Amino acid sequence: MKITMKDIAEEAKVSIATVSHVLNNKPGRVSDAMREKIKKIAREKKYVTNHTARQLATNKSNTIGIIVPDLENYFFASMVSRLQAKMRERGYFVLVVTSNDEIRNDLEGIRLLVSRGIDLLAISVSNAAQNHPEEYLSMLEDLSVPAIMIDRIIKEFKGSKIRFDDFSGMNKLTEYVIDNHHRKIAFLNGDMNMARTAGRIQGFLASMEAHGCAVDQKDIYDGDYSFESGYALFDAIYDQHTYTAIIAANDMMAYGLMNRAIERGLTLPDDISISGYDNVIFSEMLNPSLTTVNQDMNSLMDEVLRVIDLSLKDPHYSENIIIDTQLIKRNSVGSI
Amino acid sequence: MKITMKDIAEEAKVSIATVSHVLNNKPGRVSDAMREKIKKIAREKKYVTNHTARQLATNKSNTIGIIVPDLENYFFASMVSRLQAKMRERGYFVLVVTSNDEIRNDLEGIRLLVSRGIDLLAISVSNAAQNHPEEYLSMLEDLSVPAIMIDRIIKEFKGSKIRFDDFSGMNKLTEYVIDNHHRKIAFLNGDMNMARTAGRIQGFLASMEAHGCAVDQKDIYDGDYSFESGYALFDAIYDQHTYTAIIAANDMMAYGLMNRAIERGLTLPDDISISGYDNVIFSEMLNPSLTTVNQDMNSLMDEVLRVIDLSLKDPHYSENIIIDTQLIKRNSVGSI
DNA sequence: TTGTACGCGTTATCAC
DNA sequence: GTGATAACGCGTACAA
Repeated sequence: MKITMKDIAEEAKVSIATVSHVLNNKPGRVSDAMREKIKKIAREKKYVTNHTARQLATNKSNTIGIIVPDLENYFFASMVSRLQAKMRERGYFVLVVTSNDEIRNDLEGIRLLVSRGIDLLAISVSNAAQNHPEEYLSMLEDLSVPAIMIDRIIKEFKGSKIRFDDFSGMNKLTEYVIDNHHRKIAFLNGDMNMARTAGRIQGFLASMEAHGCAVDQKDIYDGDYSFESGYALFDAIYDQHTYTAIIAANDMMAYGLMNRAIERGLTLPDDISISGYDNVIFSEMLNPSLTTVNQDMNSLMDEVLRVIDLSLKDPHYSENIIIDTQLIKRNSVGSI
Repeated sequence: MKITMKDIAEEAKVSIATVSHVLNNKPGRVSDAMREKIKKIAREKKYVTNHTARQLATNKSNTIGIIVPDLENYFFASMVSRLQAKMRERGYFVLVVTSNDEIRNDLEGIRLLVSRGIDLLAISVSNAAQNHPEEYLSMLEDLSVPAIMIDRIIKEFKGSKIRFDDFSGMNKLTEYVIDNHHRKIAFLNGDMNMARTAGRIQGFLASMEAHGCAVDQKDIYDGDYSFESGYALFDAIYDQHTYTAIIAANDMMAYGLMNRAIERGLTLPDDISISGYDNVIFSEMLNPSLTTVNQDMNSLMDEVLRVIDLSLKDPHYSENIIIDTQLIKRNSVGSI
């Protein structure tokens, strides 16, 4: 049986109002003796406040919702994890919904969260979202709570957007590879349907062009961000015997490339240089360790929390933030 | 402004009761014409049910809560992710709390979830919990909802418990190594404060003894499950020049061992065999690929869901389940 | 076929 | 200092 304020009020022979005041630590009003008595009873009976009822009465949930494509993805798991820890410090609870990268689930998730009464919605949209922004925008617009987009955004969205700078990240990585005297470089591209692919390849192309390195259509290989696609494409790339380096659009494909290279008995980076993007935790543990681009989760969270705090105060607050990345020089890219 | 049933009732010129009936798809009562009219208005006004109010009225939340130590840990992220997907199919929402492996947060999490009104609590307790079971047990006992423990359990807990069989997993792995004619085997142990460490080392010792392989105290090396501890201890182990194999209590430490071995120019598994435990996703991608033990998440989830379904029906249902593991033979363990 | 009225647990306003 | 009581939005038994 659940203990309510009513039970405590009866036991203490006071009104519910008084119990409420005491349990919420409101100053004044009640005598110290009564305060103690009520608190004692609450403790003994193991009273726990019914958040649902409070929410109904106050129309305030002290809860924010977040929708991410996939918790099995370390990036999002880490994001959610930190967000929850930080928001807890602020007295907020975080509701998490995973969309499995399906628009349908994004939209259902929004409904689900809103129906539960959140004070703010954060979302990393599904990859396909950018192709169908209308639904999102109309849905988010007449939401009664502020919304922000993190990492995976929709350009047209008018609320706050926070993301990493793919263009400059890949740009400076490419620059670094070129600085190591590589001229013939293959680019292993990711899935072009994914939100963040375009920025990366453009960063690569811009850097190559800036340094007068020719890039032909056939120097771009189409992977899908998976280990397998890197593994499968290595032979095709390497056996051209024209490249001295391969830049992969993410670490997983770079692993695939390296794995096949080592399997073929090649020496890295002497026979060929390979780089990745994301700085996955294992990248440091490989032999050779992987040169890649890091996206600092702390920087992201700092901005996210700043924007959340502001949005909670002013629901119409809006800001577009692009976060810088760091080039991580390790041993998989060599100088020639 | 939020749309409520009242708004719809006014617009349709009927009572709130009628609107409620229609929106909850209750059979009979209302005329088809009125049904359509009400649904249309709800759609136009973008009505979304106030779950908070419903919960207060029905005392049913269609929500379960889960507490895990850490979402950045793939195992738990995967667990939560699948649980959420499966429970969604059942019309349930999953509230997630991370404890950061601190008892304090476990207990606070329980309070937090209960105050929000969950129909069931699932928890993977903090590692230190087994040392202080009293608090948990008293807290969970007079909880008004059923509770189950997953993976990280407290032995004394009387509700349902579901976990993997560490003993038999490590036992058969050791057996396999011995079958490959290894006799002098070093064991790289994990943190003994962690819930699942004991079972693993016991499985190793039992198998060694069963095959008449001597194990001395100094053949057990104390790691802490981290890559670094494996990396740091490799030299100490290898330079004994007595071992032909090292069994690590998890994959991360095995990575550390392998990394240092390769750095020293050794050939695996010719110079020394190494095995892990957990079958982390990257274990397949290493050179050589890592022989390890897999804990099938699908099997775990099947059992978890079965128990949840039963517990939701009968709050006093209780079962103690131990799930089998699979030996994954790859290339890091060689025959001698 | 539809409406009335009450309860869910809490907060907040006002009265005493 | 303390108590009554009206919201909050919804579900439901009982009337009509």
